[in-house]
Amino acid sequence: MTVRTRFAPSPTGYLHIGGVRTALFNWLFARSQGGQFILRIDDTDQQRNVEEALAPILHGLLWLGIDWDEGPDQPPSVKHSEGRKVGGPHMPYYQSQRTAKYQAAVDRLLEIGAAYRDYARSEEVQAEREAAEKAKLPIWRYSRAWAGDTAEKCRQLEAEGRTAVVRLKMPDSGVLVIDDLVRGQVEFDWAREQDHVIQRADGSFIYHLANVVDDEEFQISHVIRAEEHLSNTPRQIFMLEALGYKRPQYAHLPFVAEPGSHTKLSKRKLAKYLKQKDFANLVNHANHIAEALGMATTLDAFNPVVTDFYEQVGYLPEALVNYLCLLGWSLDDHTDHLTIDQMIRHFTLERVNKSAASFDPGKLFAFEERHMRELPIDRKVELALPFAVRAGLLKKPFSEVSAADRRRVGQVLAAAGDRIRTAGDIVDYTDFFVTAAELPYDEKALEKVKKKADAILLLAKFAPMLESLDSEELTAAITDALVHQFVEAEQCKIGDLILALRFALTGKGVGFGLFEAMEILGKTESIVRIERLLKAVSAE
RNA sequence: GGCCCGAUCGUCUAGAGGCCUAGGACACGGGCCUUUCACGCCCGCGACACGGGUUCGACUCCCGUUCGGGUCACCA
Repeated sequence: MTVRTRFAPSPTGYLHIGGVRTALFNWLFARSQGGQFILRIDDTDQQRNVEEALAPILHGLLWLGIDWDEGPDQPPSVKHSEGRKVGGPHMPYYQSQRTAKYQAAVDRLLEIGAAYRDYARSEEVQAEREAAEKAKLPIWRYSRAWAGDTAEKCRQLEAEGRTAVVRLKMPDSGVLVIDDLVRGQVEFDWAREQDHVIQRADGSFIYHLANVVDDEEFQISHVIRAEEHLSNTPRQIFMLEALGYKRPQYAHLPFVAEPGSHTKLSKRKLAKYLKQKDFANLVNHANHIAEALGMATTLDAFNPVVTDFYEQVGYLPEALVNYLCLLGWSLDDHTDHLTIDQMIRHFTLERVNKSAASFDPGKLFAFEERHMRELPIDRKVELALPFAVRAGLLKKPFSEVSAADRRRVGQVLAAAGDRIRTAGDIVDYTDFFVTAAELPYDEKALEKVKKKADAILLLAKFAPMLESLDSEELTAAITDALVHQFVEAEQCKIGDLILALRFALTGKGVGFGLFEAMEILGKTESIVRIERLLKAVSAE
């Protein structure tokens, strides 16, 4: 049997972290089994602008490397996709365009007596429900009092100005056993299931009906979805069996929970999450970068529960995927770093956890740091360059970036090393892209340097020594030797000289290796910067 | 409230009856390295929700309790 899985997003305008995890598990399972992963758009209840609301979702999936074998075309906005046509043998993949199939299924259900037309007004059903609740009835079911069982009754009810919905005629006894691949055997009493509506009075279809028809049509072998659908499964199985479809294998995933709780993660509760340190740190870091890029950082538009957030700050998609993959699944007792290939090779539904897992932004960040650390410098440059351009470091548009710019960014990235945790972190190194006159001084660091009068003195003595060097190019080895030689001759503390030098050259009190900084700036620029500081200090 | 599901360090998890005085990772605390910061390395802190069974033996199996969650729409 060919494994076919699917992810069925609703066009909401954004890709939720929990949704990605579901998509990822579907994708990993399909890939691990040599099967297909299908993307279907659940827009049965959508008003307009489906394309617009869908674009960020498709974009996010592709950014993460979750591609689909069948489904909607890829949006042109995504890098490398160039609007690739996808399609597939079961087109269209939008539920709003598949209504004829749903109508046929409803008609069939009606015909075989598995469903009926119901003319009740929602208030009437609601009243029955409330009465039953008041009476504390253990099991309540709609009386079917307004069911149109005969053509004559239908006519009569219609004459009253009523319109019909189609309801499922659920069995009133027996037990349904579902063999869930992650939860094991789960049982439901048919008698407790309601006569759910499957077609609305306006003729549109309810998700469950569409879902069942499409899963059959698309030959979905494994329905891997979030846990909240478990309770919906009986009605779906009822329909699918009435229709004579083959039951797919089910795997209900635990949902992704809020940090520190087992409640489902929600985009709207960001303000609450922000009270936690890890979460606040993650957002502060991102905000800092966004600010340098001139982006709006409102909670709604820039939200870490949505994948878009991570892309905008320059996270590595593989880091996010690695983290999400381990949220509810594990390979063994020690593997935490996996490449996509390894995930595909080892993923199994058997090892999916049963309980909800909290989203931990601190841990996600740790994965990001680790993946970034292991990235070759060339790739880092490619990733950081757009950020450098957008933050104005290079003072030119992307199309005019030269080999020299690229080299400079590469040098800074190499020197910064582990300090670059997301591609956006390049914005912290403006000091290597401005002239000496423009170099901003960190206030606190400046105060500290001023207090060290002898350090300033050392700086004044060091400048001529630097000047006397033959070559303009300063390698870290040369400056290292020079500084040590100077310290020896002056009998001073190396820390004092380095503190003053770092400040003069970068305007900061902390940063990466001083010798690397000098190498990037070169002899002339270094001297100009030292002189600027000396002048600034003596002017006071 | 009914039904369904879940429960190991703060968090993600390993654990399919003896390998467990419960292992790994993130976070946290301390130390080492070091020109600052970061990385790295070492050490530490820290959990089987509770109560009954079953068994020679239970984190593992069963029952109950508690707690947490999901679901009960003409939403998906």
